[in-house]
Amino acid sequence: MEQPPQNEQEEGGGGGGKNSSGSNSNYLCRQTSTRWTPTTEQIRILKELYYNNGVRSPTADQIQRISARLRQYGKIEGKNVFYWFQNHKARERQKKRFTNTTTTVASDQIHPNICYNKYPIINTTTPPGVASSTPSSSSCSNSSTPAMVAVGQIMGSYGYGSVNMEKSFRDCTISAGCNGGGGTVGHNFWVGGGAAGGGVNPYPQSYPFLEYQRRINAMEIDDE
Amino acid sequence: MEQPPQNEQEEGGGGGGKNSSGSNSNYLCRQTSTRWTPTTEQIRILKELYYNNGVRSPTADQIQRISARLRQYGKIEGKNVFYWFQNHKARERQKKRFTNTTTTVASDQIHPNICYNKYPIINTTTPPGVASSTPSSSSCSNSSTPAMVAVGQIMGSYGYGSVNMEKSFRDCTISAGCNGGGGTVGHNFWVGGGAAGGGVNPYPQSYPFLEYQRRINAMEIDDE
DNA sequence: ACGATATGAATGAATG
DNA sequence: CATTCATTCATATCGT
Repeated sequence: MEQPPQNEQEEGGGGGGKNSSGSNSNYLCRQTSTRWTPTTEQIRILKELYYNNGVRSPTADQIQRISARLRQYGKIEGKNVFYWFQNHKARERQKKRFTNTTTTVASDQIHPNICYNKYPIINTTTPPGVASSTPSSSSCSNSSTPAMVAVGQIMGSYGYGSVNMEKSFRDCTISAGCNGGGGTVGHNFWVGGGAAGGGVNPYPQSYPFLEYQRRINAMEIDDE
Repeated sequence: MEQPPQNEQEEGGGGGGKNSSGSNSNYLCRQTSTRWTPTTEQIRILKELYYNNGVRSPTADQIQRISARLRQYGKIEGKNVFYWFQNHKARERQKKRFTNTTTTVASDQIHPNICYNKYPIINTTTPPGVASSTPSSSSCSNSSTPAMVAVGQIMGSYGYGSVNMEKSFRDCTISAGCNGGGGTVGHNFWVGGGAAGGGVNPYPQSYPFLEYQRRINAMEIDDE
């Protein structure tokens, strides 16, 4: 999996000053350690939320709380949390695509997503005091998988270390040209740009914005 | 996507020089960019419109003109302009959401008060046309900058600047301070994260947050 | 030191 | 307008 982040940066209650961030002791006026370097505690919590609770895309409200909570362990901002979830989700998905690619095709979904849900939040006979409201995110449907990973504290021991993982692999091929009037590749309203090769716009309009586009236009804007 | 991802972008009439897209450096054999990579000039103009003129959601005809104008500096389509404004606006608001939503519902909409200042990031000198060797500047590979573009032209010529000036005339005081010819055009949303180095807990906290992860799902209703 | 990988950050493009 | 996905850039970190 990812390499276990072993060094602790500023953490502990109340956080600390600037993160030392290792790198170079001396930080010039350059980019003061630009990016956020999560502490192990922060990561642990984030992962718990992600895997244990199925939090995938926390709402703004949740992000605030999460970041507020995590701030105890080090400097953190809302955007960090936001990005973390975004990235984590994206990468997980990305990796997964490579692991079981090539197949797909007919069978829609062979394996359910890895969704480590120790407790199916959404169910479980409604624990006392908590209304079983459906989580807003709920990207993972699975719920009663016995093969749960003992996340929780254990995970904190070695950071992360579960789930399978593939090396990042980029393909330089693909680019199945979807052009020239083949199948519908989706919606491409904005075709008329002109600069591009295809100058035909099959769709008169499909977007609120385009409704206006067809009008006015008093002076012809030179196009390409 | 649709249009043939030509690597070369046609010049729109002698205005600017070769548009060496900011991102450049096709990391890989990525000949199919598919997505619009705004040039520094384009970004600059867009920001100019956004901040200095309060353009937030340009109308279709405006979009057409803007894109037509920007085409001088590189390939661009109407949708790019449209999306740009949409995104820029959305992210600006999003940033605000993450930093203070505090369900307390009080005064959060009053003064956006955008404060573009984060770390002592460089950006001080802003020599004309010279990128200040900032490690993070990625959009500045232009060695032969065309020249200072007369941004004002756009509005003056077409005179749509005042049209929607009325619309949003709130926080357009700041001038984005985009350096004139390159360098980081990035804007720092997400600023007021607070706790940066302070280690103070700005929020009264005590949410039913991590105590029981599942709680987070009930936050919606449960709230604080 | 480098190169590879992991991952934070940014943003274009879409969708609801 | 809000949210989300995908792709890419930038950089911290680790391995050799």
